[in-house]
Amino acid sequence: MVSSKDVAKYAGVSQTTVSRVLNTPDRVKEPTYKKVMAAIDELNYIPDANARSLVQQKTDTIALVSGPLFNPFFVETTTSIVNFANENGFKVNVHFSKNENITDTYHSIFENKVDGIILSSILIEDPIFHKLEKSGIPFITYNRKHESNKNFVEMDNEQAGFLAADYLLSLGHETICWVGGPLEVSTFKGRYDGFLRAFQKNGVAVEQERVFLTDTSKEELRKTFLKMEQLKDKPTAIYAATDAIAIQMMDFYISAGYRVPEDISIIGIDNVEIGQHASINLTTVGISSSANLGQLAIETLIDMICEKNNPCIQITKAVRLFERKTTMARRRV
Amino acid sequence: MVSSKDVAKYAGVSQTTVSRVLNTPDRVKEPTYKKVMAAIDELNYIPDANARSLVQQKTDTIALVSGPLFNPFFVETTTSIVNFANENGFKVNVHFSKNENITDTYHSIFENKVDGIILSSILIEDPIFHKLEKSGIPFITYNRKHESNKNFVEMDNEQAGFLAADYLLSLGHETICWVGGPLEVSTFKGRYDGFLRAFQKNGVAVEQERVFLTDTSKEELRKTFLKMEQLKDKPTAIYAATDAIAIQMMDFYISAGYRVPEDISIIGIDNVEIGQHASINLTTVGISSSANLGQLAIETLIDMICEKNNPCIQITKAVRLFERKTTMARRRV
DNA sequence: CAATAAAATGGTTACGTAACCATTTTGAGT
DNA sequence: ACTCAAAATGGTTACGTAACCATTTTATTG
Repeated sequence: MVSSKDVAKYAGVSQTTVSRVLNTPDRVKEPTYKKVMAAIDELNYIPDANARSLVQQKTDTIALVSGPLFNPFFVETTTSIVNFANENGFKVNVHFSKNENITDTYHSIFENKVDGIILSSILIEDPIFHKLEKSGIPFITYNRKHESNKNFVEMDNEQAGFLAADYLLSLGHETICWVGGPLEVSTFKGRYDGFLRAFQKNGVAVEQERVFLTDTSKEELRKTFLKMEQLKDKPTAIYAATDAIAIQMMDFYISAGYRVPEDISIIGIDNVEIGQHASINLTTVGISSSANLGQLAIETLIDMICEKNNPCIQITKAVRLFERKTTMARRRV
Repeated sequence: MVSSKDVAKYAGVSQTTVSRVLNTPDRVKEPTYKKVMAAIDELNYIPDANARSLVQQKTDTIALVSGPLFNPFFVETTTSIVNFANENGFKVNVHFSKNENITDTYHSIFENKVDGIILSSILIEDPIFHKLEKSGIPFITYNRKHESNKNFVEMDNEQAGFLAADYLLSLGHETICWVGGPLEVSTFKGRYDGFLRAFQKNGVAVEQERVFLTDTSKEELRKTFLKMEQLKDKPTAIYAATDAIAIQMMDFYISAGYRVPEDISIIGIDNVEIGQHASINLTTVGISSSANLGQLAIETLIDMICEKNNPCIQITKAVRLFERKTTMARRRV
């Protein structure tokens, strides 16, 4: 590989001067500059970012640990995060969190001495949080938060859960199934708590047999759908804890011959882009403003990296209902 | 930062031995191993991958230059690429190609001395291709290819275009609008050529006023929709060059009160996952097998990196029609 | 127990860069 | 022409690791 030393020799200057030509061209005479640039061109020299990282003790790299892209929510956040980071001179090492590889993932991230970490996959009691704090690397979680209540960007999940459930109840639905994810995740816990609050407020009892905790995979959702079909009292409305779940459940119901919303109402949470498609028109709860949690998180993280101070970030965005076409008043038979 | 030297001092061994404990533990005595591991634990030592890269002259990093995720096709490829690379010990630097930043993107990639590059964004006559060849870094393009006909993984775009157009014609449609992307892109060029061939075969003339070249953005597609509405002969069928375009056009049509397929037939190409959703049910053309172009490309690229030989990869997958619910025979008025 | 091979460990170096300090050159003011 | 500050350039070093070769220790064999 051609190095700055080779360029220096070729141009008849010192390696230091080559470095200066590239980094502080103002501090170099015009003819020297031209000589060196000519040599760089001639030799096809490209500086080595890794070597630079070593001496500068920064990598200009951010690690992203995102939820899977089959959830459209993460499509939008990943886009925002990668683009904004790149525009600000950061490379992004992307990882999609799966339980199997989580140790390897963090191992790789720590070895890379990234300048910052942005992650969605954190559990309420996740031990990795303390490792992150101990590492001293600026980090932020988005969409989910840790029990320590530090460094997160989220929507008001409890309120979102409440709004969604309250809306279904207000439409006259009583046989409502909750389809969500693991309650070890703050997002699902919050949305579930809001669901409970709405039922309590409306004086309706929550039947545990209508609460379905899944890993949000298509396979488990299919099993959930089949289980719901076996209930004595089939639901008249589905409260999906995320739009991704809602959209998947819609697919199962429509494929099975149901009409949405005439035969079954479905509501989600997140207000993802695809839910606004005219063929889907998913009623949902989402952030009131047009803010994107990923965008907020990456902006905050880059601030933390540049300012070198790590304030405690706690951002919870307000939510509202987006009434669309997958819900309607319960039909009295 | 705590280095292997610190660990060595703490454990009373040489830095070389610390390195051996981590990389070739078999070549170290049991008590030494324990001593060193204890020191590593005590000091929270984590090796620096950048320093390792410097001396090993490899980064275990792959650069991905993907099309934007608002195209579901790239959602699927990005998932496959990132996951497969990570599973095989590679980090992935992700970039989403936009015209503004393309120079910076490649600058960053080359500075990082990545072990391989996988990219979708290449034009037929793209000068970057020669830079890539000159760099000596293994690389592969997926979904698109360069005129030099080297190192690509694609579907048979010409045949896909033919099948889609031929199908619409066979349904009796004559007023067909083509909505595609720039013909400097092999994918669109191929699909357009297939479209022409189908028209020729069926003895139908192609009206240039019904050919719409866009940048595939939502904004331009909206303008295209409005233009189509102004045509004297409104189309009875839309041939979208990608599923992403088809799904977007569906949204416009349905929002405007059209029924699909009764009022307008729509066909796409790519066979993306979301197109199979019961609410969308997009008729499309896609790869016959269940292969994923991104997966194929990343497997090939990692092979190239590991084998250190750069054979000329030319993979074109066969395609077939997926008949679903967005197309129907033309209604005679 | 000596000879000797094998195993274990250590010392030094290079990787490519920017920081740092030292030296030379330039130009302004007298 | 002479002084002296400023500008330009050079030399050396550190960053943290693995490769490489050298040395010491251990085990094996006659």
